[in-house]
This record gives sequence, structure tokens and C-alpha cells, in this order.
Amino acid sequence: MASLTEGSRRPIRLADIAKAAGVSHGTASNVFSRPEIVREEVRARVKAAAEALGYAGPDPKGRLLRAGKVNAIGVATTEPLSYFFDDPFARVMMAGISEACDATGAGIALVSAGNEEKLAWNIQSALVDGFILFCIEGGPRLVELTRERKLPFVALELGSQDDTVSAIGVDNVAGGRLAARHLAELGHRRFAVLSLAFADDSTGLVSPERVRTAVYTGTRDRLLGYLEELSRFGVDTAKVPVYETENDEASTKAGLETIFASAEPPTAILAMSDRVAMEALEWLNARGIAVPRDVSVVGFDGVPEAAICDPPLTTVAQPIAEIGRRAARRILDFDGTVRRETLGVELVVRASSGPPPGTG
Amino acid sequence: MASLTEGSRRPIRLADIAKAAGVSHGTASNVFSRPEIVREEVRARVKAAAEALGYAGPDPKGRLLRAGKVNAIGVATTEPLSYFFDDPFARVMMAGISEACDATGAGIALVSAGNEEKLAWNIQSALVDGFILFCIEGGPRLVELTRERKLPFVALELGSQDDTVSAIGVDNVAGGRLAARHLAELGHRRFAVLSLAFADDSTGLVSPERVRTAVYTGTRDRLLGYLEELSRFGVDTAKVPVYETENDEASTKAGLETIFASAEPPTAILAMSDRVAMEALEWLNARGIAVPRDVSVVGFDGVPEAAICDPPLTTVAQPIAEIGRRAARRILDFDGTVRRETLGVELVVRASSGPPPGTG
DNA sequence: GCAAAAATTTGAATCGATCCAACGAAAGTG
DNA sequence: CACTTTCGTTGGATCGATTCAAATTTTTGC
Repeated sequence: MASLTEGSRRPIRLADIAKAAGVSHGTASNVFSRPEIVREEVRARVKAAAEALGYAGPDPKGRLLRAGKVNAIGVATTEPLSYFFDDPFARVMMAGISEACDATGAGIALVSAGNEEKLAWNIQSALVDGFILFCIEGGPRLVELTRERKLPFVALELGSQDDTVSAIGVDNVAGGRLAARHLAELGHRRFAVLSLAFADDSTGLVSPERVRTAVYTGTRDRLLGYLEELSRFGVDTAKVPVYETENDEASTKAGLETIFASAEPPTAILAMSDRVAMEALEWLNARGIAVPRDVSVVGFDGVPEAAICDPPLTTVAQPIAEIGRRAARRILDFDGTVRRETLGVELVVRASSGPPPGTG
Repeated sequence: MASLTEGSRRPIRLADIAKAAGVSHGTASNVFSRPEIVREEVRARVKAAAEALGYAGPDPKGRLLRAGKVNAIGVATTEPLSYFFDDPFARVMMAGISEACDATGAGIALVSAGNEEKLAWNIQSALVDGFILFCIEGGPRLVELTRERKLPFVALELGSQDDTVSAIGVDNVAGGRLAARHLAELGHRRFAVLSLAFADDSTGLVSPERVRTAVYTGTRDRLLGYLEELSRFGVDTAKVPVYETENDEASTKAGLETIFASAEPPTAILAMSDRVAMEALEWLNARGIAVPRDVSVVGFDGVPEAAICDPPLTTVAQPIAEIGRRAARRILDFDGTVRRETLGVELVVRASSGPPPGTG
């Protein structure tokens, strides 16, 4: 009795509407999904019933199961969610992804997690049609986790040679070369490299062994590009210090301390990201080292901030937004193939690079 | 025959695994969702079957329907998706939302659309437990659309007095006052206001009538705060030009052209957003008008960019990230109540404001 | 060795919709 | 008037899982 009078809190379902309007659930469904095929009068009746009962409209959860397609693409990373809104590189990339999604009306689901276990769960339970992977750290693990979902996915910036995963990236060797050649042509002969990670969880000066066994081949390739080109200019590349940073302030500054403690400090710094390069600019400025008069700095990425920092940064620009657009389209128009795309990079010369001191 | 030998492309379901392993659905399900309750040996057998058949794990689509909870919060706006990554205000807000979501492991689904029809569809079909609404333009419409989903939602920056919707915002009147008092105390007596929208689709000088009938009461309140405070300093507020911008470059510059065409141009500009204030800084600089020597500018919002622009902007800072965090928590720990929260603002004095010319 | 208790497993019901083959009624045709 | 079309409606099957009361098996206690 009580339960009857009380009225259950259960949300209204389509079936309730159908019963109230005295039609079958098939017809009730049609009223919402294909209104044109149901008779005017019936349609009105069903809509009235829906209104009266306070029906919220067909629940997407139910629809989804039947339809199979979510119409959203998942963007995953091992960083915290705020990475998508803080990091300049990620932001431009997301803008590119957004553009492609907007064009087709698809949504974006951001997937991330504090710890490994939660990340696995979040990837397993993400309601998406496919994934775009930001492989910053823990790339291989992220790929492995995602592969288990058996959904289409594309890795960004993976820098691994696994041919079984689709990826979009840039020609890192060519980019490295561009940066190195630019500085060498300006007359520089004493270099230092502020590198990104070769593998997880380590910073400091890098040994050839670590380069050889690099997990992140993107990092390795940039270095290869640097060194190949430098040696063409007669630089003894064995003497070029390569400091592995974590792409943040602390490790970059530690690297600079190490590098400039040398008896023969470099006149040119090759930074593997604009982030690191800009941190370097700041550190050099604080130490009273003028850029580019005393030291030149060249970054990598081409984030918008690089154009407005002080001094504006010479950098190797990646087509970041284009990578994002392509990645999104790869998921949206997935054709079942695995493809690796490599896009070109471009040297953007700004004010952070110039001839070495004492050159005239 | 053919169809039998061919083998259907149909993805593997849990039921297939159960059959292959010779157990019931129930047990197969338990192997994945509560492995500890199934006997070691059976568990191994089921897992082996899953492996053999290439099962991707329980499909979240199915689970979702049963569980009811998506564990994701939708963030919706009428702007294009890239707004979330481009706009400084939105980014800080999203960082706050992200923080709260990360803490509980919830995901974020970005919802937006080019046109009204698609927006309605995207909101209706978003797989989320609730919405946070960025009511920039078309706020009332967005609220209406969302209300139909009958899910918890919170409006940000709504600036409307509808007490039936939860909202989080700041005390705009107080903020307006803070900005106006600061300038008045510096000695300014000739003001101009660069306003945000009072209603959709219009820019230009604002009539009292438009203010009275404002849809966006946040805009109205800021203006009220400005004017109330100015009149306390003896300023004839009827003579203060109020130019409605669209919070973008073009309309801001048009506004400045109008304002500075006057015989008695202002010595102080009250801008209702940092975005507009920074555009103003740029325009003034291009015209050779020195800030703050010739003209002072005070913004509103307190976005990070305001601290690093040239000159650094004096502004009324909102606790943007905090608003985001609270909004997210309101959805995550929804308790069925409708609540409107108003947070405080703070004047941040930087270099864009100073005494009026000829004051000493 | 047997009953009671504990641990596993089963299979039907459920979540909320959409799809579709079949059917009934109204309209059109010769 | 019988016969096909056309139009709308019906109700069962399905999407892929989870849940839970009941059935079964294994353990434990004496």
C-alpha cells in the first residue's frame, strides 16, 4: 500500500509514456526519433503524455547501447587533466582536434588519471569511438592499455617504432638538423643540448648508452639530427653535453647549472621544446647572460608563446594544430588501417639566435 | 553454409566468452567485475577463453546502461569547442574543474556545437552525470536545453536571476565598485566603460533602456557597481559613455574609436573583462597614448595573461579556478538542491592604472 | 559419515532504448 | 467489389552488460 501511494522515484522511461498514451513502445520511440512517420494525432498524444509525466526525452544510455556509436573521441594522457588547458603545446593540439570535431559535431572526452590503476579503468570505461593518445610520459603503457579496448586510436608524439600503432608526428631528425644548421651557420661551435626524456624517470647528463636504448625515439631522433648536422660543421659531438630534463622549470635550471659550470660554456643551446627553451631564456636573463649576444637559444615545437617571449624564440615549428586535426579525422573517418604519418617542420628564426660573441 | 564458414565480424561479447569457457553469463561477468569471488580455476579458464577469442573486456556501453552512472561531467557552451583551449578565462576555469574531476577520477566531456540544432542534439545525447554551463552567449537558451535533460547542472557566469537554476558567480556589483573606487581615488573624473553584452547580438553605445532590460545581469551589475561608486565621487554618470563590446578585438577597437572621438576623452577606462582591457591596451599603445600616464585601464577577471601583458593590468580578480572547482563538486556530489553561490572578488593593482595626467 | 555452514555458480530479470517483420486499416485501381 | 498499395502501428528481438535469489557444490564440525 505504502509503496503504491508513495510513488516510486524511478525515472520515467519511454515505456511509461507509451503506456500512458496508450500506444506501443515502438510508436512512442518513433515519436522522438522519427516523428514524421507517426500520425499527427498520435504524436500529439504521446508528446502530451511525455509532458504530463515529466519525461526527459529518450535516455542516451539506452540509445547508445543499441546504436553502438558514441560520437565522441577520447583524448588520453598520463598527465593530470589540467595538462590539456595549461600546456601550450597541448592547447594548440587540442584546438586542432576541436576544429575537426566541431566540423562533424563530435564531442571530446578527456581521459586521464592520477595513478596507473585509475588510468586503466578510465580508459577501459571511456565512452568513446576511439582515442587520441598524448604520449608524454608512460607512452608505451598508455598504448598498451588503449590497445586492449580494440578501438581505433592514434598516438601523438609517440616516438616509438611500433608499426602496429597508428601515429602522427613530425620528422624529428630533420627538425634537429634545421636547428643545428641554423646555429652552426651563424658561426657557433660550442653547443649544449637541453633534451627531453629518453626514457622515464631520470634526468641529468646523458650517456651514449642511454641514447642507444631510448624508449622515446622522438627525443633520440632530435638529438641525432642535432649531432649529425653539427658534425658536418666539424663540431666534436662527443663533447657536446646533453642534459635530460623533464620539460619543466626545475630540471631545466638544474641542467643549465651543470652546463654552465663548465670551463668552456656553450655559446648556443639546442632545446628540445619551447617550454625548456623559454625556461632557459629566463635562467640566462636572471644570470645576466644576454640572449642572443652571449648565448643563442633555439627551441622546438613552435608554440604561440614562443613568439611573444623575451626575446622572441627561434624555434623549429611543428604543424601542431594540423597534427591534431589529422589525428581527429583519423578516428572520425576510421578505415581500419594502421598508418604512420610524418609531417614536416619549419625553422622559424626570431631574436633568440645570433652570431656567437666576438664574431664581429 | 557460406555465412557459417565465413564467421561474422560481430564483436565478441561476454556471452561468447561464457559459452566458450562453459560457464554462465553471471560467472563470466564476475570474472571481470569481481574476480575475487570466483574460484581460481574457473577464473583462469574464463580469462583464457577471453584471450583466445580476443575479447576486449566488458563493453562500457553495456555496463553503463545497468549502472546508470557515467562518471563524467559535461561542460557545455555555445562557443566552438576550441573556446575551451583558447580563451584565458575558460582555461583557468577548466583547470579548476579538472582538479576536482581528477580528485575523484571523473572524466570531462566537452559539449558544444556550431548551430543551435546540433547543440540541442549534443546536449540531449551527451553521456554525462551532469552539466556545467558556460553561459557566454545564448545563456538562457543553453539553460533551457539543459534543463530538459533533467540532470544536475550549474551555470557559470550566468548573470540571470532565475532562482530555479544553480549558479556560481561573483559579486559583480562589488567588483565594479572596487574598480571604480580605485580609479576615482587616484583622481580620475572622466571615465568610459567598455562593457560586455547586455543581451545578444548588439554592440555600440548603450542606452539606459538597454541596461534596464539586460538579459545578462552580470554585465548590468558590473555597470551598476561602476556607476554607483563613481557617483559617490561626484561624477555625472549620465555622461559616462558605455560601449557594449562582444569581448573581442574588433568591437573593442570600434568602441575605443567611438569613445576617443569625443571632445573630452576619458582619462580612465573601466573594462568589463581582461580580454577587452588588453585589447584596449594594445589599441592605446598603437595610438601613442601612454598607459597609465595618459589613460588608466582597469580590467575584470584576473586571468593570468593580465599579469604579464604590457603594462601589467590592474584588474578585479575573480577566483576563477575556485569557481570551477566548486561547480564540478556541485555536480559530483549532487544533493538535489538548487543553490546560488556568490564568491568575492579582489582588486589587483598593477601598472595599468595611475593618477590622471596633470595631477602632479 | 552426515548435517549445517560457507563458498560458488546459475540463469532469469533488468537497465532504456531502437529496429524490423508482420499486421490492420484506409486509400487507390480496374 | 475484390485486389493491390500505402500508411501506421504493434510487439518481439536485440544491443551488452550487471545483479540477485535460488540452486549447487565444497568445507567444516562433530
